[in-house]
Amino acid sequence: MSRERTKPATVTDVARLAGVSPGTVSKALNGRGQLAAATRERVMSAARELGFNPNLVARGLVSGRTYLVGVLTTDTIGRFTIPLLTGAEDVLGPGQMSMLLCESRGDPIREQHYIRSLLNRRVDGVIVTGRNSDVRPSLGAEVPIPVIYALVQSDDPRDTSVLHDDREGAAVAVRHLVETGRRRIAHVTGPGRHAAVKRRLLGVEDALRAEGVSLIDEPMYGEWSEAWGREAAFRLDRGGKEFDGVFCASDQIARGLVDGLREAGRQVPEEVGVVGMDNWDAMAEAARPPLTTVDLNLSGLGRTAAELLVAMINGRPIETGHHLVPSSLVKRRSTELS
Amino acid sequence: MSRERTKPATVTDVARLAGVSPGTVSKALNGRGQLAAATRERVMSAARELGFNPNLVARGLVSGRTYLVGVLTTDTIGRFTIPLLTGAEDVLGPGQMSMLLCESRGDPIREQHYIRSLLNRRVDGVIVTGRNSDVRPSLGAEVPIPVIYALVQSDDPRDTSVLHDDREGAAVAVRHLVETGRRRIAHVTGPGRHAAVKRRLLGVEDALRAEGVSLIDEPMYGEWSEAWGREAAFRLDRGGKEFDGVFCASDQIARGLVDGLREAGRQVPEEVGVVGMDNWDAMAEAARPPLTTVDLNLSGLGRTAAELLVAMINGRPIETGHHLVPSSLVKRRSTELS
DNA sequence: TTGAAAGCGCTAACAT
DNA sequence: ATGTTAGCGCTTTCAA
Repeated sequence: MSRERTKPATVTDVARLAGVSPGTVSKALNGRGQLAAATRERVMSAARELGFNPNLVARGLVSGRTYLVGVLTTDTIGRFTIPLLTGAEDVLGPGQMSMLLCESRGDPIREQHYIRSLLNRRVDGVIVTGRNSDVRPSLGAEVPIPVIYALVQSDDPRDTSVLHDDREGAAVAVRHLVETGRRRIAHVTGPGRHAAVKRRLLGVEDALRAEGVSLIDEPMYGEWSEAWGREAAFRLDRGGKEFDGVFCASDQIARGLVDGLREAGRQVPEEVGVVGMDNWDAMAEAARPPLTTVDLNLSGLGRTAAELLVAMINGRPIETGHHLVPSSLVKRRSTELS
Repeated sequence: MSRERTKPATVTDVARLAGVSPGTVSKALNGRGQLAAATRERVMSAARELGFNPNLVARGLVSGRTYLVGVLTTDTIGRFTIPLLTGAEDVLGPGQMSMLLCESRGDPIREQHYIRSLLNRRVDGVIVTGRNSDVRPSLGAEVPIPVIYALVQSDDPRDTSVLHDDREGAAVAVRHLVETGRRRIAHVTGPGRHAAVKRRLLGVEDALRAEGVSLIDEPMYGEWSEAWGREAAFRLDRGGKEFDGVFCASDQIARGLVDGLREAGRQVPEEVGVVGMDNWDAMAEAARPPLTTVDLNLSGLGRTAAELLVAMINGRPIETGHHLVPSSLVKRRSTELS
């Protein structure tokens, strides 16, 4: 019979065994106060013997800190949220902080419930996230604890939002096309109303302007789907305009596009270079040829968000407004110089 | 200035305002004990006026219940874990229970840390999950609170594991091929060492035996990738054996397979019916033709796991061992009768 | 250097 | 029907 199986040991138990008072145990275990080395050692070994572990609920009650952070997703946990969570955990984990998951599924009522629940649990802070990077209403003064918006941005400039850099990411993609010798470039993108689509277009224009060229045509707006990518390939093929490079605003579009181009008899990358965006491995690697693409670095985004949150929780001042996390280019065969 | 902005109100504050004792406030708010309707009302309105919300940390300390469940994933949160979490949340949310996320990433040290942390936080129970459904070591007596294994199975029969039904799912797929007139069926699957691969093969054999036919050849083992699906299509095409139906053990394989068959000039579904598995929408819907596939019902799996956990937490007896969650067939064009 | 005592916010048993 | 008291497990003054 191991003794861990019964009710967990408390500071009082440890105190009794070590022949000291509970207060002394607390000091010894937390390295606070002035204690004789011998006493400290005696307490430590008593704690070890009893398999003592502090009750974090009790500690939270007295300290007012729970080492919990709420993660509130505006919609559902998705493909984009996962690396973000992983990145956040990399930062929070070593500090013994845990994440409380709340999927509001786009329902404001549910969101309110979750916020109340998180507040009642006395979480130390909240990360608000979601699928797309459009602006969302601030949680505002209803939530009097540190809040960081990640991947989504708050409409209140006094809040802090961490965002991927759509504009620079798109610029990097286009610059790469230019560097691999492409001059007649098309842009196939998602629905025009998305903020990300607008920002990516700005990046495309930045890069082209710097190179002294321009898009061969208007940006081609459509769905975030492979089907749209194939359709776009068809239109480009039949469009009568020469083109030797295409930047697609997602890997799904890019994959559809390379399929369409191949079927139209256009060689990628020999005749046309293609760059996607997202670095969604299942898409980018399975495409033929595999896609050069922009990695939005969402795990870095999660890390940054968590770091900022921890800073706020610890009372360190941080910059409000937008923090942009740099993207990077992942080179694969779809732009390779042969 | 709204009064919510200051330190949150406590039962004592409410008691003072209502002119009663803290104990009475507790009873009024929780509907316990015998109270005069008038008093109850007075307390309620005082609570409302102060914007009172109970401190769940304090409540947790006294009641010993935290309404928290830990979710321990062996690897990283992935495509399979997401619907599972969503399903679990559907069950836990209404009961005011929250999920604490712990990604151990397959690192036993990290897992130990998380387990300690969850225990120290006094979570009410734990859901253990992971990417694949192979057997994993039980958390055992180290974790003296309710534990449910979901998607992964514990090696200890005294534990409770909730699993998708690979065998029946595969059987459903093959029956559907037979029902759409296919008799010469091939099976393209993943690495032979995976438990899921073995179980799926059993299901294939179940279904074929019932129909009095057998596989045209040995199961074709390979990677869980589109590239393997394409390769398998090539081999089938050149293999010299007639075939008119293929069951692939994943949608990625199935997608590669239909691509390969199309390029080999074999019509899907007219000449060959193809069924995949997973119902991964980005794959199944983008394939040409879109894939008929088996939905493993992972959100149902998450729900079941959460329901069982809640039952255990509430002291209701549940069956240990394996609980199988039924799969279902999602019909798309790859098996359509023309 | 250590112990005693109070208190975090809530609930439950026992008085009244 | 309501109030009083004690206590959950820990930390933190303050006294000794």
